[in-house]
Amino acid sequence: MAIIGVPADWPADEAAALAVQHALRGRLVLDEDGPPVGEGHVTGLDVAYDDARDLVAAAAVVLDAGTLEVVEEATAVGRVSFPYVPGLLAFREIPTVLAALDALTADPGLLVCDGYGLAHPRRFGLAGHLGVLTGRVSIGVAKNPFTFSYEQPGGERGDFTPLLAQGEEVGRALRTRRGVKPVFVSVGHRISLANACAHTLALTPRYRIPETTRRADALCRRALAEARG
DNA sequence: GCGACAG
DNA sequence: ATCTTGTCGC
Repeated sequence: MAIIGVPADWPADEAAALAVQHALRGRLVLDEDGPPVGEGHVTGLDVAYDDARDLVAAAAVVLDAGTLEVVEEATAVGRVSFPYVPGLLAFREIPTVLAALDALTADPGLLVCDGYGLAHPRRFGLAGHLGVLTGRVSIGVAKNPFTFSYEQPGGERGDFTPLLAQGEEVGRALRTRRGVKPVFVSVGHRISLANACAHTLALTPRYRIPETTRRADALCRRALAEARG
């Protein structure tokens, strides 16, 4: 598989990335409800790295939203486009993720990202960024609370508490499995927080992490291993 | 100034 | 994210 390069116009440093983030942030749509749960497609996106070899592999896995069966898979391998900087994760993942999305023939439907959307220092995390660039509905489901604060939600699946940034609800700590650490859901683009959580619950009938992310995680690791040779 | 900090 | 074996438990 061909290795895609870093886009010519990609931000070269933090200052440039912050400027792009600021410009794109204005295109975020936060007043839509998003698609109903269980209909159409849901697409999981994830990335794996080999910094030593300057490689990044991305996977996009399209699932039937009703049955959670795999409809289509696609991968892309690229060059690392940015170092990991908290708050600028999108610049590290997006070029390769977009290439994987472009390789799909099926309608991706709702994009489920491994990270944050609105829950971000400047309210524009990976999910929002990807949503704006593609025009698609997106949500972010992260495994860690980043810098935000939250109270421990109740122990039952579906229980949640607000994820707070200076008192503002930027997402939710959502319990997807009883007695297991919650996941951290935030809105990406064109969807409400309540609906983002409803989708997350529909994607976690068995494990803490959404089926979309689990599948994409396994696939991008495989793609990276193949790229290594 | 120092530490924390999605993946 | 990644470096990494076995192991306890359902």
